[in-house]
Amino acid sequence: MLELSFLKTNKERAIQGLKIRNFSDEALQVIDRILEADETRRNAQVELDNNLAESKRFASEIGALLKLGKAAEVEAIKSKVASLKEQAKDLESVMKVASEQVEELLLTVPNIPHHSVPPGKTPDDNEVFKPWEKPMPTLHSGALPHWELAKKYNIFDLDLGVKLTGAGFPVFRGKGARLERALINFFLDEASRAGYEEIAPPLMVNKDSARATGQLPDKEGQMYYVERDDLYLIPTAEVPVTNIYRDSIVDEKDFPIKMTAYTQCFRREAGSYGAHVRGLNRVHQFDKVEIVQIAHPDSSYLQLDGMLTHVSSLLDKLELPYRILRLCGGDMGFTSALTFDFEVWSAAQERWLEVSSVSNFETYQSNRLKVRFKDGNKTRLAHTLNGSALALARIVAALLENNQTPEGIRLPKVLHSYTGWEMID
RNA sequence: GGUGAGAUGGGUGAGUGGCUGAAACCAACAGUUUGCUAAACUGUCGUACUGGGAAACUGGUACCCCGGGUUCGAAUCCCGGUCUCACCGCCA
Repeated sequence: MLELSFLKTNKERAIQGLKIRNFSDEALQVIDRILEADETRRNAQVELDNNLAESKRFASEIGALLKLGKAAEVEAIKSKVASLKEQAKDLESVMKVASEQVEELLLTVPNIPHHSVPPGKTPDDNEVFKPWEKPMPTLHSGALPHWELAKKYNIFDLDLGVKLTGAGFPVFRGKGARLERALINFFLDEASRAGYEEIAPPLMVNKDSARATGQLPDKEGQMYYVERDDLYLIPTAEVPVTNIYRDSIVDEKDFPIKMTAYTQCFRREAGSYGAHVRGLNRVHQFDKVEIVQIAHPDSSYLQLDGMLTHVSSLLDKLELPYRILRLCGGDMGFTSALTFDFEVWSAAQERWLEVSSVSNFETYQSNRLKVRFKDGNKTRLAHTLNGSALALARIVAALLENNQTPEGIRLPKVLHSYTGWEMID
């Protein structure tokens, strides 16, 4: 959620930013409506505060009079208070309606893009920030997509998942399961080495947490919900990990706070099936190692660079061809100010697969989370950032496809000590 | 799941209707003293919204787990909920 104070003082910048997100002139009117509702709220609050202050004065006057035994004078004051209370009730409801309206409207406004975000409407308009400049892998004839390789080498089984659970729940087995575990350990080790504290969070969260990181209300349909206990299965570790610092004022000396977590992620992903989502390309349950940072506003973009470097180094070590995209205004997530996507080349499918999305949310998330720090005697919102490092399913898909040979699948050197073997055959 | 106790500021903990946004102590921060550290002393020391002010600062309101209620007045009384602790039951 945007800071109201930002809209008040930087209305022009907000409008320019929303234009990058392809807001029409009509849609932009939401800004004025927010400011109007806020003014109504403030006026009501000032009046209400004065009203309450007066009631309080009368109340203590009554106390003093009773002590002096002047009960007769009390009754007159009581009736004054009663009429104040009547007015207060009205003011309270005006204020409540207005502040709900502000909140409601504010929730419909996405984050203001960073000035480097390119204009554009679709993924085709994304900027290739760092292309892949080395040669692409070439496959032998008869190379297979990963879902065929999975069958051939018994790596994972989606049909079995259907039997146990339903579509989109892969069952990894044998060397596939081991590869999964190897990647998790590799990613966590690398993140620890880069200074991220390892967290093992709950896989279910309550409404407060889901709201604070922005999954509620707009992405409710994406999450699995356990009605009986009023809990949501996490769609990403970002939710529990970022919420660790919800409602807190952190010491400026602790910036940047860097955390990493491996979790399974659960996504309902309603309504998208077809050729592009075969195999592991899109599943309801997948493994992911996430990196999260809470940073000082002055250095959050420096930290974002650091996260890009970290993710790049993972892909370098895995010897996978990848490129980095700077997302355009139309493709960027609702809550993000700047997002870089990492895409890995999937040689058999001959397409780029998104394996990581690294974003700076600036204060958009922390405004909900209330993660703050002291800047002199002012309390300010911190910046939050996160990124995948990395999402496993698609990495597995690319590793399988790109490294297949007639003899079997050769894994990159860096994984050998984690798997205990070099080939899937 | 059952029974009992409890929830107050960063921590411990006082407070059972007005003088309490909240004692005291500890921690933290700033200063004085000291050759340095420590000790001692002095001061500061919650959050949100909001009025005034360029700012330093200052006025108001709300918040003592959450939501209702009683009352002129609630941290304090009443109702509902959540959570924590202890014991029992069950259990990886």
